[in-house]
Amino acid sequence: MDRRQEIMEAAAKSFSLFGYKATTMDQVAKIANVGKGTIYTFFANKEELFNAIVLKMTEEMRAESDAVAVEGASFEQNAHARLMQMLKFRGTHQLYAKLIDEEKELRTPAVIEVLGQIEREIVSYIKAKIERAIAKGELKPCDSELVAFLLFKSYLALVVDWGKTHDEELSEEQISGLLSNTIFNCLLA
Amino acid sequence: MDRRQEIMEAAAKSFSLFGYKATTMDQVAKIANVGKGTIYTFFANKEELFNAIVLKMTEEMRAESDAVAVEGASFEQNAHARLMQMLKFRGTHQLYAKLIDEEKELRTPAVIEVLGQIEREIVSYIKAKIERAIAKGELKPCDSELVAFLLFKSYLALVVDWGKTHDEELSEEQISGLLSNTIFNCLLA
DNA sequence: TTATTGACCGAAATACATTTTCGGTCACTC
DNA sequence: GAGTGACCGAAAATGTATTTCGGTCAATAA
Repeated sequence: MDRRQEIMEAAAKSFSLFGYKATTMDQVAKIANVGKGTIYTFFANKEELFNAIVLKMTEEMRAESDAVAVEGASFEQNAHARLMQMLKFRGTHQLYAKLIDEEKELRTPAVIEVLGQIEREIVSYIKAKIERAIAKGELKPCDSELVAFLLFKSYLALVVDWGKTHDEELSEEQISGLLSNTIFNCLLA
Repeated sequence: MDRRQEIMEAAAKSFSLFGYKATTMDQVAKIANVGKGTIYTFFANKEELFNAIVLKMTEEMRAESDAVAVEGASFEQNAHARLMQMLKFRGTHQLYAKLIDEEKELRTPAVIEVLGQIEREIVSYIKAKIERAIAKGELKPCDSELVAFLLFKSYLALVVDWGKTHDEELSEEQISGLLSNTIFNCLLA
């Protein structure tokens, strides 16, 4: 069987279960049933192995985000569905959740770096969607970078931060209702 | 001279210079030229002394925020001026800046608690302003708590977070322009 | 020859023991 | 009776011994 594949699976399992710092290369080798040295024939070091696993995860996330978008639906509907999907993924996906926890608790630099990278990619992804919608004449022209940033941060605040200062989480209806009435409505052409 | 006053000033100076954790009661006593025991005749413990200093700071912040609001100006103008003022205060005021740094670096529980409290107060302050504007018919009815939260988080993201992922800070014009076209515009009655 | 391995290395983390610091008290002083 | 600072115990800091872990590479197997 493909050595590289086995190592990837072992690493994904270990990172998901124990996080980046608490995962040892010996551990990964043991789960993958390979000698430790073998890992280093495929990945230069622990961090590159980690990046490969995270890259695979972001591809999954993007696929799930694409899956909830409906061909022909409005920008608002698709943007909302996509962002909610990605934020759900954030809390549901074992590895993502573990990394967020590790960032908060341990401050592991490699984890901080990788999570920041993901956020930047999401914003840039939204930005592209906005530009497409402007080109199609669905949205009026605007600073797509700024609007993408604002949209993402708004969703993050409503989905993630709200619960920290309030007893119950916001429902998806509350969120879509609020943003539909405020930001989205004003973006329309 | 007023002992209590001297202690407050000494504590404010020390907290501003060294933060909460690195400020010792001996230090405060020395700066205030009183015996350590004297502090405890006015304040039950270090945390209460700290809370008193922070309360004074928030009163200053509120005063500065009120000072930039113009009687008779639009909700948008005043809300923008107030929020920008408070966020400027956040970075400019020595004690506030020091506490934010301490929260990030040391995670001192008393500091986390106090900064969270301040944010909650700001949101509740904005909420009251929104309700007043609704009562006056300037804004259309909305969930004031939600909108206050969204407004505050948006400003925070644009003023504070933007710089972390981009080379240059946003100008005040960019921020007011963006939010005027999006959130504010949709709130109008 | 080429792919794989695990004993081995040094740096970094951890655990442990010792010392110092610091919030808070209270017997004493003025 | 208001004010003080030596004193207390818990907690933090410091120093040191030990262990852990990422990465290497000579030996081995295929």
